[in-house]
Amino acid sequence: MATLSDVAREAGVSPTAVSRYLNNRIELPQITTDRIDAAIAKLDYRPNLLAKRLSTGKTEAIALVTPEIANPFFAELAAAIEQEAERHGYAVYISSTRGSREREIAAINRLRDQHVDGLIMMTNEPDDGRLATLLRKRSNVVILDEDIPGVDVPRIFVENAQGAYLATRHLIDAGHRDIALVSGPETLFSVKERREGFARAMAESGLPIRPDWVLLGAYTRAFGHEAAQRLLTGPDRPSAILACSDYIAIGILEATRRMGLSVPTDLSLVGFDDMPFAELVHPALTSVRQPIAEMGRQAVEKIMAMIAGKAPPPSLTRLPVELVIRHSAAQPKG
Amino acid sequence: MATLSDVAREAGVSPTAVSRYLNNRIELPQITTDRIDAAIAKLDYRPNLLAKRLSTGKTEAIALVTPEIANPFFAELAAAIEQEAERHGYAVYISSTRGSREREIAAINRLRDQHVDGLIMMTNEPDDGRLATLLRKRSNVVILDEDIPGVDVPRIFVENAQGAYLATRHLIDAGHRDIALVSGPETLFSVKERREGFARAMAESGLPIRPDWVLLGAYTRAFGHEAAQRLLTGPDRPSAILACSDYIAIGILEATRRMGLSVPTDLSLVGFDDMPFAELVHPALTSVRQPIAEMGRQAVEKIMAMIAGKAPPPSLTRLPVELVIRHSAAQPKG
DNA sequence: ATCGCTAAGTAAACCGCTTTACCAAGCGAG
DNA sequence: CTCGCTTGGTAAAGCGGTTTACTTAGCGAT
Repeated sequence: MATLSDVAREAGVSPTAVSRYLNNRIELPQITTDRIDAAIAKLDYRPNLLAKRLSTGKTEAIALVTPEIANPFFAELAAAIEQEAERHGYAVYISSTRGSREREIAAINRLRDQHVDGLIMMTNEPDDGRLATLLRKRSNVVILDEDIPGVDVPRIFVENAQGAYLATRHLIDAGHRDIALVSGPETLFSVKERREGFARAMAESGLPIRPDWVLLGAYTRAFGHEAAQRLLTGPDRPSAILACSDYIAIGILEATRRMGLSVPTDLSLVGFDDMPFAELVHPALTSVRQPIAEMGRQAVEKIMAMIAGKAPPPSLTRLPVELVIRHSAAQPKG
Repeated sequence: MATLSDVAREAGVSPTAVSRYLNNRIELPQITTDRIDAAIAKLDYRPNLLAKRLSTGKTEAIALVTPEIANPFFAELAAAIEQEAERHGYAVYISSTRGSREREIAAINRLRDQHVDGLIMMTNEPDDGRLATLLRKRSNVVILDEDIPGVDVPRIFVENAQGAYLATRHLIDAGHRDIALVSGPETLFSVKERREGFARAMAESGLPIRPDWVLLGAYTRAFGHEAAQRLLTGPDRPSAILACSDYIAIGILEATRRMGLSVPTDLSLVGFDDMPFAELVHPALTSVRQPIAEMGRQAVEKIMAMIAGKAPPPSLTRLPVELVIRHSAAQPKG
């Protein structure tokens, strides 16, 4: 492979001149640039990025730490981030931590050694402080989707409370009064926020919230299944459930099917996230859609601004959500 | 950050000694290694990978080119690859090409400049020769899932024909004789193979294949929808369809719903890929499962062997598939 | 007493690019 | 005529490792 020096020799100038020319750090007369261009073309010169990186300390790569790349939500987010980063000429290192704190920590440490220029951090487990400590030492970090408290960096979240509010209102407007909430781990940021939105909608309509109808556990299908069993056995049961994740909603759907109940006739159900499968299940799931592509876009934009040195004030961006109405919610029976 | 020289000075030895010690290229008495270890600990030394890479020309990173990371099939594959690569201490650069040949080419070229040590290539469009030409120039390449003819590298595919055969047999065994095939683009490798498996099963049972019941188009929901409309209007229609992708199957499912037909009562349906949503739709989709994790594992294993210099003979690995029986196929009516 | 060998290192070049100085020629102004 | 500025460059020192080729001390054998 031809090097910068080869090009310089061929063009009859110094390597410095070629380097500076290629990086727009010098103005040269056209006669010289023509010679350099010709040399580059002739030798099929490609800059050695490895050398460039060592020399500049920049890698033109960002890292993405995600809980689970096989989860369609995070996969779509990763796709959006990859796409936006590519536009800026940046490569993306993706680490899938599979929900393990150890792997999250290992990933962040590895990324330090890889000298990536920025880090987009996602987690779905409440932090015990270890992530925060680690992230505080790194620069050019953006926290996405779920909070990690105690780190002074830009964050990008969706309007969790508003989403839950819209979903709950949708149920109330359909005539429901006995509404249960099934959500993720209690200490998780998004869980708290969605719960608040739920509470606000209920309060606004003067509806009571029954503590035994608020089930917090995990954003998983299994928990949805379990929660449905707990909520729907016995005569005294809700006529509608707000599931704060489509995975939970699917679990509930399965359980109802097994129990011989029909959605939405016997039970109305609204999910959250609008996963790709939400419209594929039967009945198609009414769900709160998050602007995934926009989240990815803004995360990359923030990172790029930080890399460029325009450190944005540690900001909090809220992206709007939208209720996608399908067929899993209807009027209550009777 | 402390450098190798800092460590050497602190330990009272030369940088060479430290470098060789850390890379196991020298045997030193314990008294010396203790001093070096102490210096490393004291200075919290971490090797600068950028420098190491320039020096050695190796990056300890592999690249993954995938058609669409937001597609659960490829996302799962990416997750498996990432996991296995991490075990070997390798990072993974993921490029999502969104089905564009231009982006595939750009990704491969970018990766050359990134000096990645290996490349796992996936595509879902038949190659016009451009990919092959480009890939022939690169080393340590593995082709995964879908063929790119004319490149002399290890390939890893699943038993496409066997999968289609199993699925078709399943339908025949249930009593079907009027079976249609809906699949992807005609020239695609997997499409050909699955078609062969279908043909073999039909021939074995002495069943004719009606050319107008073999619809080749795209592995997409839209094409499934379109194909169902073509196949199911009019009185003379198949009692079962083999859809060579779950996306196609979903499209067919939608179309039948819209047409007032019921699966599996009026139409039996078998999909291919066993996507995560296959068991979520109603009726749950009988589908051919591919060993995604194993595909990823083997791809990384092959790459690692090539990087280590044990160039394996350009080989063809076939991984077995499995029919997952759910509820979308039953006996024909009447 | 010396030869040869091993153990325990080291000096210096190199990977390919960037960047900080620095310089020389030409030219217009005073 | 010469001072200072602009234009068009250059030499050389990094960046932080790896690697090749070499050295030196010590020791056992002859």
